[in-house]
Amino acid sequence: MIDLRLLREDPDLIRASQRLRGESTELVDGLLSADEERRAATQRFEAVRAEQKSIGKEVAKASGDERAALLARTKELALEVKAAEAAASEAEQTLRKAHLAVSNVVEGAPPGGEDDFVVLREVGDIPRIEAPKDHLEIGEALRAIDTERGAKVSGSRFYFLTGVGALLQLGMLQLAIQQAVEHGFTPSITPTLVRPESMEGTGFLGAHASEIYRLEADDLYLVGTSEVALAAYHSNEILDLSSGPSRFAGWSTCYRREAGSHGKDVRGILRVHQFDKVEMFSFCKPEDAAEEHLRLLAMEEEMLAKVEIPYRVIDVAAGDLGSSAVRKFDCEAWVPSQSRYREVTSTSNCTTFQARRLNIRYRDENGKPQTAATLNGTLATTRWLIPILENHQQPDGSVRVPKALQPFLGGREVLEPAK
RNA sequence: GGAGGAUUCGCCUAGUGGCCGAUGGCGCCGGUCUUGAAAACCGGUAUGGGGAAACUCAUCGUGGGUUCGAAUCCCACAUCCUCCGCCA
Repeated sequence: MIDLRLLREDPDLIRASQRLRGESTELVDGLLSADEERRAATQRFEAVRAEQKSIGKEVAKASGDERAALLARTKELALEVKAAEAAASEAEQTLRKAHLAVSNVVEGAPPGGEDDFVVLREVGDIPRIEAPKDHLEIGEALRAIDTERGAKVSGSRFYFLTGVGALLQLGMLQLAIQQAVEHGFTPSITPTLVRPESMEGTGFLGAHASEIYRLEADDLYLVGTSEVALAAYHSNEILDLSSGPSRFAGWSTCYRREAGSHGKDVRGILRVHQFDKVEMFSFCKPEDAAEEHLRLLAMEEEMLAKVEIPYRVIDVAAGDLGSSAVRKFDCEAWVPSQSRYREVTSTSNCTTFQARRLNIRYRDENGKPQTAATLNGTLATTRWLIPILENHQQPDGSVRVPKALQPFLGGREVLEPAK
């Protein structure tokens, strides 16, 4: 939810942002009038309520005829109060709906849609590989990835990681956690089933509702990322941010329905229903958010360097941002079998948008509670196995293990195909 | 799955229909005293909405209800604790 004060002071700023995103500016006008109506309705309610209270006090003291007269008046008032309260709470709900409909105010993202991203830099050399095998072919030869049995057991877009595949993933995630700890992040293992409020608060029940698994019998949702649990972790709290941002690295399994992506990226483990991820999450003061965003991006690049894969960093265009984000940087790793870059990390600055919904605050210099800013970013996920296997493949079918991962594979420098 | 108990302002706690936004202690902040500190004493210390302000309204786990009036009575739900059962 955006800051209503900002909306009142500078509605054109919000309209401009909506335009940049390719979203409706009418939503802004709807929100403005809902805001006004709510304040008016609240005031009407408060006026009658105040009268009711003060007369109520007189009733307590009065007696005889005077008391009877007062009681008659209060009886009427009780009805008025009830009606005014109902009107106020309805106005409140209307406002909330309108409030939820407006996306966060874009900050620095390039204009345009999905294809209008700006490449900030390309890092690392693209390997020259004759007729590169794709990750599934390599993974099957190594007995590392088994999608056939994944489909047999659970359906399409499921897989088993076995042997060196399992070790690679565990090593990579462990490496991510180690790095996060070195940088002062609190390592966390988070719930993967959350209540509707948590899902709603992080904004995932909006446009992405169909992406999410829901357990109807228990009214719980399976998270698509540990961001959900990490964001909701501090909901309805006032944090102490006086000594800097509060940083977490959450390790969890993630679940996505991938509804509407039938026939897209069906091979291998690029797009799957279940994967593991280490996600960074920061709570900070709004004025520090842009700097924190760059820090998360730097963390991602540090990890990509450790697994020695070439990548580029893109500044995602306004039209392709999630509704919570004011800016988003993706790192895309080179995938030799596709001769193109594919997204492996994404870091978003949500400023106060998410925290306002979740009611996460901090105390400013004057001790006054203010809404905090939240940011998130990927530190490692199952998908990384794709560029790791493909970029480090060798003509004989073996795969070189990046130095940083070798300790997790019993010191092996090369993974050999199974006979 | 069954039975009981609990939920009040950072923590503990008082409060069974109007004088209660709510007692007291701890903690924290400021002051007096002190060379400094501690102790003692004095004062201040929830959040949100509206308002330039005075101020006002809401909030006692959440949502409903009873009542002129609810922290207090009734109902539902959530969470935590204890016991029994079941599973590991």
